[in-house]
Amino acid sequence: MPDRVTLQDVADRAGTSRTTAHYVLTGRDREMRIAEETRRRVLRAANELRYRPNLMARGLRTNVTRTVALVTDAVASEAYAGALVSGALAAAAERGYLLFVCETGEDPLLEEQLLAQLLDRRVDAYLYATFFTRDVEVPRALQGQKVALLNCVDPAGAWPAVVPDERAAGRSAAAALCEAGHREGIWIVGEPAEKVVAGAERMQGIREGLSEAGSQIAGVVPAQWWPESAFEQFGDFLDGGGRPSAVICLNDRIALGVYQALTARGLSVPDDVSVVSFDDSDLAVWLRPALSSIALPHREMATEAIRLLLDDGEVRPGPVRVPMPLRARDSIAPPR
Amino acid sequence: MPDRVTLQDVADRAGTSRTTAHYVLTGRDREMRIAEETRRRVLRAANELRYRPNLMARGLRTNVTRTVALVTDAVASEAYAGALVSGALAAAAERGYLLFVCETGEDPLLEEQLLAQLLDRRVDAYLYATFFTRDVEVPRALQGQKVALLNCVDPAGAWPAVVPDERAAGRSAAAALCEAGHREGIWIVGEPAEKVVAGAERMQGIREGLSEAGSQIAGVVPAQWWPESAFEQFGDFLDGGGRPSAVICLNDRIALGVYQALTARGLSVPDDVSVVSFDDSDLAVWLRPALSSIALPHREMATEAIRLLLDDGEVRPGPVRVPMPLRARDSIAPPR
DNA sequence: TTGAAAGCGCTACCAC
DNA sequence: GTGGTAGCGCTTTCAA
Repeated sequence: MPDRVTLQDVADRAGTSRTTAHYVLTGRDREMRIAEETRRRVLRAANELRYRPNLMARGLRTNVTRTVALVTDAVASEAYAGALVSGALAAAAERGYLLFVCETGEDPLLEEQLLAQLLDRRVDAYLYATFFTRDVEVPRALQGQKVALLNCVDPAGAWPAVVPDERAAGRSAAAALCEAGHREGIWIVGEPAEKVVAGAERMQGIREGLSEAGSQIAGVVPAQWWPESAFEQFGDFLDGGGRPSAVICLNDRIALGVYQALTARGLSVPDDVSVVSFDDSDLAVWLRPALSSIALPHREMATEAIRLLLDDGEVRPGPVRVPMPLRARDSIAPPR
Repeated sequence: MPDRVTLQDVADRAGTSRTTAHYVLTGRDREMRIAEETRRRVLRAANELRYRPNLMARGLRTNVTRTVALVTDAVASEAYAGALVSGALAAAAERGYLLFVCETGEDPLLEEQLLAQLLDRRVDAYLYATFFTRDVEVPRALQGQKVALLNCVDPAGAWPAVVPDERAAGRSAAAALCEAGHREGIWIVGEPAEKVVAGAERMQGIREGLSEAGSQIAGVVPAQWWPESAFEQFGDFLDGGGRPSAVICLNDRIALGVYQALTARGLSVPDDVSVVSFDDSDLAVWLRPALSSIALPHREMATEAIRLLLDDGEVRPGPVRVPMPLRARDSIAPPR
């Protein structure tokens, strides 16, 4: 058996022409009304020779490669991004597509080079993704290509996009606290300005949710979105006499800092203060007590984006908002 | 300007033959002694037309695609794997290669399908990776391909492989404690049997390191490699009167559980007990006090594997062991 | 129902 | 130094 088996080899062995072999091997024998007997011979020959089509030759001819590119600013900076990649991988594989992954590090020059490489390989479609939800400008090289934005949007709304529904998530956080009976002393920890989109939308949702329940924010303890900053700022707040009934942390890492500050002062979650947070990272289940958190649905977002890209059906520009489910755990209790 | 510019278009515009254009565009004009003036014309024409070679056509001809596949069992399960992907991405991009990423979920059938897809696309080289360091059997489909194992080894040692040097890491952990003055009461937390390779090799290195310093393990507190298990097992150990001088946690998540158990009992790190750990995940810097941990060098491993695969130079089968650096932070102090 | 033939865009050999 | 030409393996049109 030769190293590289061509369609011609299969045809020869089946005693037929390349055309005939081609039609049966691409499953279009019905429409060509190929004799059943011929069909069998071709199939058997292909099998015996372990024929595999050369997708480069096919691609050169048809200009389709059955490949998708995931172009992202960062794939590894923090825990969650993996689910974005993994979801895209799985959804693409299901459809018989392979995924090129690229990381631009927000370097425009590198991005340009990477896109050129992708274009040169005639990639069929592009997932343009960001690690943090934010506005992006779609690179000019991608004009005219099939593109879906993942975890980002273009301000003009000209491209299809998939983002988490942060505002609804904010309402969920508020609702989780209100359902447990909290109305007073609900504090936010985190710097809403920092992660522009996520922070602002989460805040807006929280305000709306609280207001619907006849409540409102007691105040904001500003902190960077990191454990240490939250530990210090929230610690200062406690030391200054702050006694919240419940705390909404703008993400899980902030919640870790809040836990640490509370523990250091002999205060208990959820007996002294209830805590709810966003992201549902690994941390949430590791904390004691386990943290109720509203999940960033990275896997679902990636699946949806691949669906927009590869399944036919009309694709409207503008963002699709994917729900962020509350993972209720042990950090919320009625106010004392 | 037509949508798809071919080499012929460039040649036409430069008023030369396709061959000539080809040689100057592939940088082999020197060896062909092309006139400087001709060279310029070709380059200018290519620029003006924004010529980009069709890599599928080239690949069909030369049978090289300048693509690499990263085939892994899981890309997203936990925090670290991102660095594996990111490192491979960067190292491949540096060399002008693009990376296909595949996730098999340890499903042999899926793996077979994915490999077939990759083979059909004439991928140049394969990185066969696992999330946890372990033994693997290289799939038959990969026989005859250019392969490097990443974070795994084949028992026969027939393939080049890159793994972390866990044994040396164990010695580093022991050394870190001994240098701080610890000799007695050094306990291990973690179930050595669990993560077969990492656990066993870390333990072996620890024993060696301790023994060289004239010390030895006081005992092992068995625990699953998760915070909750460590919290409970180590908590029971403390409640049973255990008073370690220092603790070596078999990974950072165990260290988190140990911190929690210590804190719950009013014991302090590092004043009451010193802690050192493995993996250096994000957790390590988030903990209070920041955890000294021995890093899994995922990025370096990926870089090294790509180097083995793509840079020429003889590649010997068998594993390359990449050093695991100690990230010294605040969790180690002299014994009290 | 099957076969011959053209051609996708590129590389590389060979003759001039 | 330059240009013609064959052919990589496949798809697809057209004729038989």
